[in-house]
Amino acid sequence: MEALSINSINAGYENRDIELSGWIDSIRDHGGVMFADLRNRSGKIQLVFDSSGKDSGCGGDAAALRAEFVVRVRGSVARRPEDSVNKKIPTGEVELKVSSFEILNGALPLPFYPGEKVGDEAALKYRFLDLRSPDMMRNLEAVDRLMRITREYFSQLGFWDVPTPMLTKSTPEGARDYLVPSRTKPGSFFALPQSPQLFKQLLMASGVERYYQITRCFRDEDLRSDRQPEFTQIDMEMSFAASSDIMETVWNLVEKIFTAFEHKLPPAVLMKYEEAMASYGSDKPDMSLDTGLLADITEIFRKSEFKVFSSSVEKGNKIAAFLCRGDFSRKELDDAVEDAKKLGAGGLVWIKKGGEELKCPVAKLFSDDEKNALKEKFPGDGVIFAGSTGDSFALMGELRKILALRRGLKKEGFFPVWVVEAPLFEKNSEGRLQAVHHPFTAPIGDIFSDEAASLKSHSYDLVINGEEIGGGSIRIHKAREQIRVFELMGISGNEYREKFGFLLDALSYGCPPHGGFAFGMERLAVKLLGLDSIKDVIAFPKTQNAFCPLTHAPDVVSKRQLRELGLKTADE
RNA sequence: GGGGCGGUAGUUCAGUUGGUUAGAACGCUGGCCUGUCAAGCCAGAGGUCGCGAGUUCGAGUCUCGUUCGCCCCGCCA
Repeated sequence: MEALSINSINAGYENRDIELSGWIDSIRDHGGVMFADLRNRSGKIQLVFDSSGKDSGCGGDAAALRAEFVVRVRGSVARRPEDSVNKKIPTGEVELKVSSFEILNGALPLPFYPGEKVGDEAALKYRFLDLRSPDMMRNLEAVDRLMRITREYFSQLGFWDVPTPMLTKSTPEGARDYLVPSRTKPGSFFALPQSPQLFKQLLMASGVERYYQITRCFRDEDLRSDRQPEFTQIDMEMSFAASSDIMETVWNLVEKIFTAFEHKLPPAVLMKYEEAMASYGSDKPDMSLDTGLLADITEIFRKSEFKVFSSSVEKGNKIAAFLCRGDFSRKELDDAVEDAKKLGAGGLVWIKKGGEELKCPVAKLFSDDEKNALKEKFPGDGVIFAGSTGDSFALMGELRKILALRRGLKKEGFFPVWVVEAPLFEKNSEGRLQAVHHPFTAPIGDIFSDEAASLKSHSYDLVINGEEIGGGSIRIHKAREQIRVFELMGISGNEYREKFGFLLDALSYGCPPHGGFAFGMERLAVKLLGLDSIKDVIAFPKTQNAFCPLTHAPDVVSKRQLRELGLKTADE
């Protein structure tokens, strides 16, 4: 049977007899005549039930209909009287004169009606009702479209969709794993994958050459509006490819997707990690903020009379500053100081700059040289904000973002940037080397040299408006280099053989050079749709406590289930 | 682990300085109604004020604890 799209019904269908199925959306009963809307995912059309017997005899039965009843209706399409055309809906020029209908299922009065404004608690408990709203339908359709475009794209380029295990091995570092106890090996656990990273590298060693997958990943960490415990990754890996090959492949897909969603996407800026940190205080620079970049003014104040700066510099701190254009009231300046303190700064220095004038409460402590250097560093008028405590660049970068947003300096549109060549390692709080991306990222330069700890990496992250859409790298494909990285990170031979032995084996028996990329699918969808929360593009998301109010998962299980798994709960 | 905001009718919310019987809108139920489309008009039903303790003659309101939801920091290679 032909499935008729409701929104495609127009005056051209006049006098045609059609049959439609869907939900009763809203009822307007005038006694003699009753109107209702029929809604399904393809749109909404007005139904007319006439009890006068002029059109049919079913008008009386229609009084039994209630909102959200599921019905099949038959009737003829009629043009509406001129003065009752509804411009708010695509089918507003026509209506369906119902000649007969059947109730496929009734519905109790609902906790809320599709499209009604409702809190998360109720919305998630009755998610199937929430999803009925046109907005949520649109979001689900968008995700489907996004995934279909992706599949078609990779498929055409000869990438194979190779599913990888959901039950796999826990790996050290990274996020906390979701664990699944084994029945056949009591006391042992699978982990759900945080990503298919290692398996896709194994597929390269297998000779698959071009792999992609749209797959679930699991990370047991605290939630945010852009983070769910399970999320979807668009994952790809290529053999014999350089960074530029992968970036190009990824970029072409991104362009295709943005175009399909009717968005303009300017070419991506290419930026080294170092520059991102120096100018934005972040590895996720937000290029949509129309305000001054960070500058290092440490040298200007190294020997200053202004002790707040000079003594901080003496302790090894850097002074980061930026100019925000526009006038700031005293209140706005005080607020900015408060913001800086909330971010963890000891304080914040502001200097009003208008023409040749520099005004601030401590201006008299600045020497002429210092003032001139500042004027040179920050051309234009506005307010210079400077901070010297803690990680001053990260902190001032964050403040820059806050002020720019508050003052409406965010530009419309999308501003993509490739952030490349992140350091291979950083020192963690214990002073040990830790991978900035992941330990399988290929270094730029000689990993066996004395400078190994400060090497950069063949990495590339795609950032749009300050949000990481995805990231990737060229991988290490030689076992001895991989071992060297583990050793630099202080992982013992026993440990890396136990945890990553299979990877080292794969790299030892003829693994081609390879690299890849992974997108956060939901984050991308949120961007494309202009939404705020990743929950809006996931059909059945979890609350911030990683709980599902709909199914009540996670939940306790029977003693018997636990016994079979060789498990006891802590309170037993 | 920490910070912030919130939980009152099915839903979204109001509720004063602690004081009589806790309100509104929408929804729901019944009635009226032949052109509405957020239909309208009339009538009605509907509340463990998240939960537990405390202060008080008296707690939706104050205190403590707890739980749930949202946002953020930590965390998320």
